[in-house]
Amino acid sequence: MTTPEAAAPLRQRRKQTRPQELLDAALDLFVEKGFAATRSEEVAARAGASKGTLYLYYPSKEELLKEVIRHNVVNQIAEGVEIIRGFQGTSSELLAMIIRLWWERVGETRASGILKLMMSEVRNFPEIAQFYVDEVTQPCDRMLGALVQRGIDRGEFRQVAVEDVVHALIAPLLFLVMNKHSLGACAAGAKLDPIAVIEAHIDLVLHGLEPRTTARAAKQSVRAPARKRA
Amino acid sequence: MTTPEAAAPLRQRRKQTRPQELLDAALDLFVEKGFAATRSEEVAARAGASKGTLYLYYPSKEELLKEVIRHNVVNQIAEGVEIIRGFQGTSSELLAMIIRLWWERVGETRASGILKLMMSEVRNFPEIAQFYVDEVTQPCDRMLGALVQRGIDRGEFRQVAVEDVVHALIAPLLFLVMNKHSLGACAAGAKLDPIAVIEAHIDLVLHGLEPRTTARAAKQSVRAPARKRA
DNA sequence: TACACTACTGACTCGCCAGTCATTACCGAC
DNA sequence: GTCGGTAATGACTGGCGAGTCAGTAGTGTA
Repeated sequence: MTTPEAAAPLRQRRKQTRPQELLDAALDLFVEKGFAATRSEEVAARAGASKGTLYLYYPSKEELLKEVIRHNVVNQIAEGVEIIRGFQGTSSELLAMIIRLWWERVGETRASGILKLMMSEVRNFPEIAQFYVDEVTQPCDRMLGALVQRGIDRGEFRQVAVEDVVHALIAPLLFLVMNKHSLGACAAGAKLDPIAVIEAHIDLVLHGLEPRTTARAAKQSVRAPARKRA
Repeated sequence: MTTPEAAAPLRQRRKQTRPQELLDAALDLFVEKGFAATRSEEVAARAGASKGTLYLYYPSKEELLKEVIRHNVVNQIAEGVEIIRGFQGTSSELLAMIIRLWWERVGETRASGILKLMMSEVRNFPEIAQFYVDEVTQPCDRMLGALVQRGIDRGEFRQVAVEDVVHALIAPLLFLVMNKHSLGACAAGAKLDPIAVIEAHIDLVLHGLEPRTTARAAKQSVRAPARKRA
């Protein structure tokens, strides 16, 4: 109205950047509204494109979803493995570091939405489920399992049921992510302070893994009620 | 074909039981497929009714959802509060009991689906979010907070950041429920052993809350890196 | 400036599904 | 039995949204 400007072109050609822009828009919307409730035209609009353009790059809404997941899942594990392999300090330090790092690199970023997306939609797309388990869940479990085992081997941690403890370790991270993308995003009084919860979790868990200072800790049953009823 | 039987009526009148049957069917399907992806006719069919009947009892799909949630959320807290109030033993025993009890009464039952439903759909229904936070999340947090505080007051637990620890306590339960209703329900190798994880969690957490046996535990900072960076 | 090439657009189609309602089947009362 | 009231039905409608495609506008070349 005031300044005529250099007549911003009504259409923009950017073949190179479109795919990424569309994936980002799709991730945001799928996480926010769910896959079925998101209209493909919305995705296009948020990416600054038209519906036709979206279908130029992805053949269907479902393929778009798959690509969103594939694209955001790659490379999330490898670096963790490297860090563990090269680490010199105590297992407690390593565990705390890994947890904080994950939060910083994944939990706090847009990529965390993938987790909610998986939880919410996966039952409608079984192949995606299997892909995710093979590529993310299980490598992640193995990585943390190795870490806990390292602590046990070095005498820094008690004897515990490694596999199950791993899940108890992961749980609060997932909890925070789910909160961030669900209740915490829309209800008053539901927003958590993630850093505080993470630190409480680390504190609790490191104490929980400490061997008893007295000698009796050496060999002690882990399961409380002999694994029945419970 | 073989036995003519007493001609099972093609229509059944059961005004009394319909609402519950419809709610159950709706809960199952909403949890399995998501709200938007579930057709109202499916809900009716699973409840052994026709679509018209569904709309006789619930004015819209969205109202059905709200009723599903309301109906399954009632009375889930009150009994917990009573148990805590009347309990005589140690706080460790109480905490372990509450966790196991919750799993038995909620985690293992169909009602656990409400959790997934909330996580997945809540951002599209903000009033439901607020209702849930007020009626479930916060009472639950307060209840567990009181329990942890009891332990601290009685010298059974260390000084910890009560609110944050509460979330770390809840997380594995939510984790298990989400697993049960998402990856665990459809991908090979993703199914967890809930009882084992719960026992590992309890074990870890009770050790983690134990006061140090030496005197130095008395007053000690809880947050690891003075709450910056992290 | 003119041309050719291609990325982009949005009006259109067509199937699907939430919600309606005229009709039908059940059942208790008499 | 039969009659009246009501629970249940499912064909139907209207609107919405995934996916298409004929046309348009930006871009590089000569």
